[in-house]
Amino acid sequence: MLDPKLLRTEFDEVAKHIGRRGLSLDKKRFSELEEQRKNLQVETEDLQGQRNKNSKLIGQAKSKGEDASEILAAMEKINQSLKTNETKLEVLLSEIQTWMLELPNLPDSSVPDGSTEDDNQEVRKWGEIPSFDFEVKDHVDLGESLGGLDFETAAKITGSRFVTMQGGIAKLHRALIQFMIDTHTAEHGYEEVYVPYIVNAQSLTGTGQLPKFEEDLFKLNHENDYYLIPTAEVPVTNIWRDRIAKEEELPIKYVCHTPCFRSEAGSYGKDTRGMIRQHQFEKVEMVQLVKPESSWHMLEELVNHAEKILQKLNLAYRVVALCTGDLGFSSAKTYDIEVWLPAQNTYREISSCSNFLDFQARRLKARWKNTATKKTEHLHTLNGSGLAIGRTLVAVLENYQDKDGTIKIPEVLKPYMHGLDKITKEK
RNA sequence: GGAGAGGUGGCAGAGUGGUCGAAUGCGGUGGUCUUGAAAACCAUUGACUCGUAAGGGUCCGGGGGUUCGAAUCCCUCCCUCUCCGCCA
Repeated sequence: MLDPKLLRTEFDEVAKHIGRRGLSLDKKRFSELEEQRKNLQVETEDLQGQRNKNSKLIGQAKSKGEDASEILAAMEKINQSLKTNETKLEVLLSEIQTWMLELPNLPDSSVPDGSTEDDNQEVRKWGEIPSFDFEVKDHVDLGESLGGLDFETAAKITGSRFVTMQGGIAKLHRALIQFMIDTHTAEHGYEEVYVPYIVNAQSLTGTGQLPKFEEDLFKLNHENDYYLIPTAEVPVTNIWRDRIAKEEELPIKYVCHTPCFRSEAGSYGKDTRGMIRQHQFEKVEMVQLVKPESSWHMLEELVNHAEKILQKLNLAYRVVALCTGDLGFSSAKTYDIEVWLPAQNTYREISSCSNFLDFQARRLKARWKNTATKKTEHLHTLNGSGLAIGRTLVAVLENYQDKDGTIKIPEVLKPYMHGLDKITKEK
């Protein structure tokens, strides 16, 4: 959520920044609502003040045994207007609140303008694009012929956009998770956390998935408003909802592996083949809650942490800065990391690292006590995939394939593979 | 699933239908004392919100109700704990 004060005092400036996302703000409507709100609020609070005073007077009078009927008569009037005022104010506040919750974050000035992913800006490249002296197979062909990936069986068990894995590939998949968590905890200073995979609507509102993007989520048929998590970001960031951090606790850096569930509504034609776009996938997520002054620096670090995984796996990648049109709802700036996929002969997104500034923190009421100012202030939140496991598996399969369709195990994963250094056909 | 108990400030823990944003203790902060520290003593210490300010308003698990007035009474939901059952 944007700072309401900023909206009140610098509306045009806010509108200009939001305009870069291709949205226009209705200034007239907002100032009307605000005007009404202000008057109504002042009036209501004044009435409440009168009520409080009179109630005390009544109490005093009664304890002395005096007659209070005059004050009681006055109270009747006050309470009548108070009731109508309070009702009006409540309606107005919820209208303003709804409007505020659907406003996206302001893009940082360093975010390139643009409308589609074609306008994203390449920041850097790393690694050698591998060359093969045979015709490369994609991960579907490789996985299916090795007997380790099975989309049909998953479709039978559930439906489309799911997969089952077996044997060496299943082990490799799990190895990737362990390797990433170990790297981030041992080398990058993250604390490992475990969280629920089902969350309530409040948590999703906190990180910004609700109220606008409900169709992207799997909602449970349960009496409470429960949803499957679309990313670990939701439960992990919400650890700090309604909490105030001490300064010495900062920065807070969590790493967490969870499955992610996405309905992928509106992407029916896209990436229907293979593991690129599934309803269920694993992800290792890095989440940070930091002092405002450090968040831009921390974003750069966060990207580096994600990159480190690809470097250790020796997978070629590039980092791009998302343009205003591609930027997520809650994000002020996002870097995507795209890994090289030989079979597609292109880079594909494997990580997304964002600085949300205080946008999520304001929704979450995630705050810290600033010892210098002695004030309670909003934290800044960041997160990034480190990395998406399914897509990393795809990248390893395709980049580490041999002519005979077997897969070499990357050096850094060998400790996790219990002696296996090559994936061959399952029996 | 059955039976019971309870949710109060950073924590622990009082609380009455009225002057209670709330005793007390711990913790935190500042100070006195001390070479320094501890102890002791004194003071101070919740969050949110409107307002330039003065000064208001809101918050005792969430929501609703009764009342002139609710932390206190009623309803409802959520959560926690104990016992039983079941289970991983």
